[in-house]
This record gives sequence, structure tokens and C-alpha cells, in this order.
Amino acid sequence: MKISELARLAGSNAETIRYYEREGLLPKASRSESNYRIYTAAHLERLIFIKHCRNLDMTLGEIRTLLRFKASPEENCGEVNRLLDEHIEHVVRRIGELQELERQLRDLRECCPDGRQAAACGILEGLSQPSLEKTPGNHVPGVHASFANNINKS
Amino acid sequence: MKISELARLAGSNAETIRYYEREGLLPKASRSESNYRIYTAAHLERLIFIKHCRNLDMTLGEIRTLLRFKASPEENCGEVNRLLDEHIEHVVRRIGELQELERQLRDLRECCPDGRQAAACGILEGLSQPSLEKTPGNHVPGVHASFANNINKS
DNA sequence: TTAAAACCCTTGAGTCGCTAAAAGGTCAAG
DNA sequence: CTTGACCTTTTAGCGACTCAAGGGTTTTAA
Repeated sequence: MKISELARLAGSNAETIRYYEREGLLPKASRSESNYRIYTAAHLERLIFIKHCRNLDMTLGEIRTLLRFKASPEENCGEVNRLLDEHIEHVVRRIGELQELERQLRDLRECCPDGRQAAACGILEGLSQPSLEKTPGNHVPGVHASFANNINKS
Repeated sequence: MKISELARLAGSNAETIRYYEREGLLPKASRSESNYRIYTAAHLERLIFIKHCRNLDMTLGEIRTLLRFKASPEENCGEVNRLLDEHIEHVVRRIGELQELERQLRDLRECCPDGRQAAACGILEGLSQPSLEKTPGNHVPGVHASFANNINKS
């Protein structure tokens, strides 16, 4: 099959597939006489695997690791477990951060009943105040640009 | 004051400050004879405002909007409220998504007791399965690359 | 048969919010 | 007078795509 059919079957998109090939996540496809990429069921299977991992918000690096373990079945899967445990930990930490963030945003929103002028806006005032302390933590990202977006668009 | 003092006072960093100037979030600083940027208390205040907003994970675009409203106090702050409401909604949606994600990851982790070979790894098997449905939603991002990082490093 | 539409290719640039490196100029202390 | 800390600009890198330009090919329909 050609690239757009593969994309359709995997619920993905052609540019992303070419990108994965460049990144070494998908093996290079064979080519037709006219230099079109030709894919097999094995490619589809692998692409779906990658998609599942992305739906679980894994990085391409993590997915590469998983693919290596899939390719060498003699190895112990403790590494796979470890990777997943770490990933779960990131997600849990991020949830905590976002809950704290939500609390702060709602506090801020309370400051300003509707219909005031910006000069008297409690929100702008609140954001100028030297409070709003930092929270600790590392690795696990933002609120915009989304996992949800990825899922919808693919 | 010079750029590194401003950075120190705001708990920010010099490169970020230059970046904000390029992006039009901070007004251009005046220059010394030797072409060094010279800042005033007003710059510091504005930078702190921006930092608070970033701590709340707002995009630079959203912050630009808030700064516009700060600059024109005659306008009604309904827009500010709306922006914040939307932002809260993003955060709430993202929390829900991550909770669902955590559930899926834990399910997956259950599949594979430690010490198996990759050939029999329930996780790799699980990721190959055609289940793992999409969830709806848009705008609000990933698990890696983090808000927490931003906060710590700045 | 032919012309338009739909597909394919590569390369390069853009997204976001920084961060860092390279290569140089300025300034204060020892 | 040299060392080192600071400042400047320009440029490229991160992750995971996404899109546009500028071409070639294949399919469809008039």
C-alpha cells in the first residue's frame, strides 16, 4: 500500500509517517518504480504500536526503547517495566502540579467580579503582586499544545 | 541596572529577558555608552508580572493580551476574566486527560509481572493490541518538558 | 485523448519558549 | 596589564510534528 492508505488505516498522517521513518522509528519502506513508498502489514502494525505509545504520551525516545525490546525477545522485560513505572510517575507528578495550578487560577479569578474596568481589575492586580510561589518538581510539561490535540489530529 | 541584576531580582535569566524584548513583552531597554541594556524599576515590575503569568502556565500570547489590558485601564476587564476562564478550562481538561492516562498506564503495567522475557511481556503485547481508544478534547499538552522545569530553572 | 485532480516526492522552514554556543566588545580588580 | 566577569549579537538546538514550495506521477472524468 502507499503512504496515504497506511496513514488512513493507522489513523495517522503521511507527513508524520515520513517523519517517523527519518527518525528511525519505522523501517524504510521499499519504493515503487516511480519512487513511491510501498508499505506492508508489518509497517501498519508497527505504526499502530507507535500510535498507542504516543496516545500514552510517551516520547519518541521511550518508544524507540520499547521497539528495541520488542525486537529482541530474549531480553528480560524488567527495563520495559521500569520505563513504564517512570512514565506513570511523570504523569502523577504532572497531575498534582496542574491541580495546584487550578487552585491558584481559581483564587485569581475570584479577585475580579465581572464588569469592572481594567484599572480596577483584581486579576491584573493579583498578577502584579509578589506572591505566587514556585513549586518544586522536574520533567513533565505545560497546559497548551496538547496530547489531546495529537489524538484528535492524527 | 544591567541585565544580570534585573535577572537576579526577578529570579529570571538574562537570555530570557533578551528573548522577551525580542518578542515585544518587555519594552526595549535604553542603552549605555557601551551598548549595555539599562533597566528601571518599571521593567522589573513588568518582568515579575510576566513571570507570575508563566508560573500559571499562560502562553506568551495570553500574557501579551493581559499586558495590553494593563496598559489601557479604561477598557472593561471582561476580556481578562474570559481569558482566565478559558485558561482554567484548559487546565481542568488536561487534568482529566492525565487521570485517564494514568489509569491506562497502570492497567498496562499490571499486564507484566517482573522477570519475564520480552517475548512474553504483557506490556509490549498490550501496546500491540488494537484497543486503547482515543479521547476527545483540544488545546492542553504533554507529560514531558514541563511547567515544573520552567519554574525551577527560571 | 487529454486535461484536471489527486496523489507522491524532497527540502526547508515554522511552531513554542526558551537555552546555549560562538565570537567578539567592555570593564573592574589585583 | 592581564585575568575574569560581564555585556553584545547571531545562530542553532530542543520535541514532535506540520506546512509550504516546487516538482513528478497516476487516476479519473469529460
